[in-house]
Amino acid sequence: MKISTKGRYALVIMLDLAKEYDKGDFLSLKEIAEKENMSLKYLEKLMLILNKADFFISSRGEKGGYKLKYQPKDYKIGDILRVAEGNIDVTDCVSKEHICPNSHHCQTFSLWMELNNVINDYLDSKTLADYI
Amino acid sequence: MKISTKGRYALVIMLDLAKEYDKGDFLSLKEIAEKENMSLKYLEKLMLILNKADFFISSRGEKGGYKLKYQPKDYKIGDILRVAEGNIDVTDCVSKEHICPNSHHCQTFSLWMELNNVINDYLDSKTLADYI
DNA sequence: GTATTTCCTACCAAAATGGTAGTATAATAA
DNA sequence: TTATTATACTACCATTTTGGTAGGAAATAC
Repeated sequence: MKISTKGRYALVIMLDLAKEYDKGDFLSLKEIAEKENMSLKYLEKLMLILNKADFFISSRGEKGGYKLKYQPKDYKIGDILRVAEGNIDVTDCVSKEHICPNSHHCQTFSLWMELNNVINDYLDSKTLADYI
Repeated sequence: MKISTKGRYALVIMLDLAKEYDKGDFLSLKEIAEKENMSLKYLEKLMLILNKADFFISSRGEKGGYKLKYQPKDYKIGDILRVAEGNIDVTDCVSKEHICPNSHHCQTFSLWMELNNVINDYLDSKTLADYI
């Protein structure tokens, strides 16, 4: 049930960018890595994933970096984690059909489904703006 | 964020035993393994963990097996998962002090703490009796 | 005493995780 | 135009976790 480093780092990065949103400047990974004590190389790789999700505007070269494309309130925590972690479902059976041959008479399915909803509803009720 | 096989199997086993509770008979792992299509050897190892938690009465030999020590309503789903999985906290920082040097000025801590509470409150609000 | 079943330890292969290295490409400052 | 800086992308790699097997010892029913 752990949130992995990917998800945890993603949220920290997004919050750092959210704090810069009003200024409008680009924030470089180097700055984030130093401030947050993270590996720059690992951040680069994580950013590749996040950047595919239309989260940022990016610019290379000096004074380059990233900034949020939309307002902090437009980023649901759930969306960020789903992108960073790939998916955050508690079991495969709640999202993928036919993954379990037992699913039609499984007594635990409803529990996982409900738990998954509880988690996702909570995470989708919060945005970056709530944690700035 | 996945519940591992340990946790999923544990719940299935506990529900099978819960269904037998009124009868009072022992249910063997062999029977459970066959019914649920699980590896007997893996179940034995999992049972070692669960048995440490005062969940069962067990008996060796023919007609032996396991039965629940208490009524199904006395087993919270959260307790079962915590025993099976070791712990189900979404991050280490929510339960272990000083695991993160940043914790005192971390902007994501409250999110993980709240998420952890949402999950544990839900799982502790349900018992085996709800899924028989 | 034999079959059965729990109890316990030691292994093991595959996958996931967290991280590094190197290179190409784009933007800026000089 | 050239040097510098920062993103974009691919390929590796070591460690840990996960899911599972093997083999015995001890207890119980018949």
